[in-house]
This record gives sequence, structure tokens and C-alpha cells, in this order.
Amino acid sequence: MRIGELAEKTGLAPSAIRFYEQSGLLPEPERSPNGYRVYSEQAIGRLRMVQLAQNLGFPLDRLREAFAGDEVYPKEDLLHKLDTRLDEIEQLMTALRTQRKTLRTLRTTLSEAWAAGKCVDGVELANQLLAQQHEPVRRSKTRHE
Amino acid sequence: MRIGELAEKTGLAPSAIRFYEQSGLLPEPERSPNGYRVYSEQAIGRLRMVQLAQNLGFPLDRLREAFAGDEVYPKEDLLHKLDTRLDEIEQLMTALRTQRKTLRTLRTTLSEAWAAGKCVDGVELANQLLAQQHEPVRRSKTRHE
DNA sequence: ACTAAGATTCAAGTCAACTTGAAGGTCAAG
DNA sequence: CTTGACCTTCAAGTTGACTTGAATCTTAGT
Repeated sequence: MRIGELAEKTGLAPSAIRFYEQSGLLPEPERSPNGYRVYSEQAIGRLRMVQLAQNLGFPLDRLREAFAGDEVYPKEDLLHKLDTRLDEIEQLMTALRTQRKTLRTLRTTLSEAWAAGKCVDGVELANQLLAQQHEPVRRSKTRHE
Repeated sequence: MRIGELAEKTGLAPSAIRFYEQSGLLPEPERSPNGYRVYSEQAIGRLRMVQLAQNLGFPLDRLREAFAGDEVYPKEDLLHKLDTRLDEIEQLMTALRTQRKTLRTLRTTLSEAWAAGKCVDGVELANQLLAQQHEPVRRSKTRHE
């Protein structure tokens, strides 16, 4: 199987596969005499695992640790990684709930002021709402197409 | 007030303030004869609004639209933006819940297999779990420091 | 023989939101 | 008069996960 076929079977772009190989996520494949990469069925499985991990929100460099050595990654570490990610998710959800709450407050406040024909002081409102926002929180990065 | 003071009062870096100005989020300030930027108290309010919007998860180019013209942005559009962001948040939360569910399944499966001294086929497991994952979803980007 | 599809490598571009660096101007204090 | 803090501009670097482009090669089909 050449790279194009593997790409089709996994839904990835050939460039992405080469990129994964280059980043050490995928072992270097055999080459046919003309220099083309030749993959076994195994490669599909490997990529599926990468895709799953990506879907679960693990950045590629975290995967590298687990996929670098050939097979059998220590189970304790694996569980630890899962737990770490689970914690991250909780934090993100908390942050999102806070955002949602603030947005709803803002929505209501503005709607009411609008209905009453009043003019709102955006600055004061912002100061007020900023006081509620506690933990700013960082990026999520949840899979691209 | 020069840029350093404004930076301190808002908790932003001077470079960030210059960047915001450059991106059209902040009006160009007066300059003192030596060329230094000179800000009024107003600028603090403006930056607080930007910070709030950032905390709420709006990317800067969305803000640009609302902050470009001087004052009074159409209220309907504003409400629409809030609603759009609220929808995004719901989608992100859904995606995170899916991830969490899968991670928990994975955790349990691995723990059990480990306890039973079994060897798990990562590939098959991945295929199985990937089937559950529906919508891949894009990034979140929830404010930095 | 020619074309088109698909392969190769390597370098550089993309997006976001800034930061960092280089090279220099201004100003109060010692 | 020199040091140091603070300011200026402009260009380039950062991170993540790839994509895109350029230049070249292989192979199957007409």
C-alpha cells in the first residue's frame, strides 16, 4: 500500500502522514525500489490510534512519548495520561460554564436595557463582569477536520 | 498616562497594547511632543472591554468589527454575537463531554485488562472508540494569562 | 512519445495573539 | 556626562498541526 491509499483509508492527507512520520509518531515505512513509501495494514491501526488520541484532545508531542518506543508503553503512565486529560477537561468545562453564565447575564442586561430604551455604559458593565471571571484558562484544541 | 502606566493598570504588556492598536482594536492615541503615546482614562475602559470579550472567548477579529467604529455598535448585532458564542460554547461542551465519556471508558477498560493481566489490542480498541466519536470539533481558545 | 496521476524532498506559509530583538530617541537622577 | 528606565518602529520569532509550493521522478494509459 502506498501513501495515497493509506491516506484514503484513514481519511488523512498524505502530507499529514509524512508529517506524522517526520514527527516520530509513525515508524519509517519500507520503501519500494523507486523510493515510494510502502505500508502494511499495521500502519492503518497505528494511524487509527493516533486519530483516537487526537480526538481525545492529546497534543501530538504527548503522543510521541507513548508512540515512540515500539509497543508496550507502561500502563501506569498511560492511565496517568488519561487522568491528566480528564482533569484538563474538567477545567475547560468549568471555564466554559463561567463564560456561559457571564454571556447570559450580559445578554439579559443588554436586552432589558434595550427594551427600556436605556443606554448602557459598556465600560462599567465590563468592569462588573470582569470581577466575576475568575480563572482565565488556556486553550483546548479539539481536533480539526 | 504613557503606555507603561496603562499597561500596569490593565495588566497587559505594552507590546500587547501596541498590538491591539495596530490591529484596530484601540484608537490611535495622542502623542506627546517626543512621540510617546499618551492615553486618557478612557483607554482603560476600552481595554477592559477588550479583556472581557477575550475572556468570553471572542477572537480578536470578531472584536474588531464591534470596536472599529467609534461607539454605539448596533444592539441587534451585538446580541447576535453573544448568541453565536453561546452556541459555540454548547458545541464545545458537547464535544468535551464526548471526550470525557470515551476517556472514562478507555480508563476502565485498561484498568480491568491490567488487573486481569490481559493484553489489550490497542488498535481494535481504538477502532471501537473512534466509532463512538461523532463530531470532531475545532479549537476553543479560552483566554490566556 | 506524451500526459496525468501520484510519488519524493525540502523549505516556507498558515492562523492567533502576542513577544522578542535590533537599533535608536528621551529624559530624570547622580 | 553617563547610566538606566522607558519610549519609538519594524521585522521576525513563537506554538501546533499541518498545508502549500517548487522542483523532480515513476509509472500506467492512450
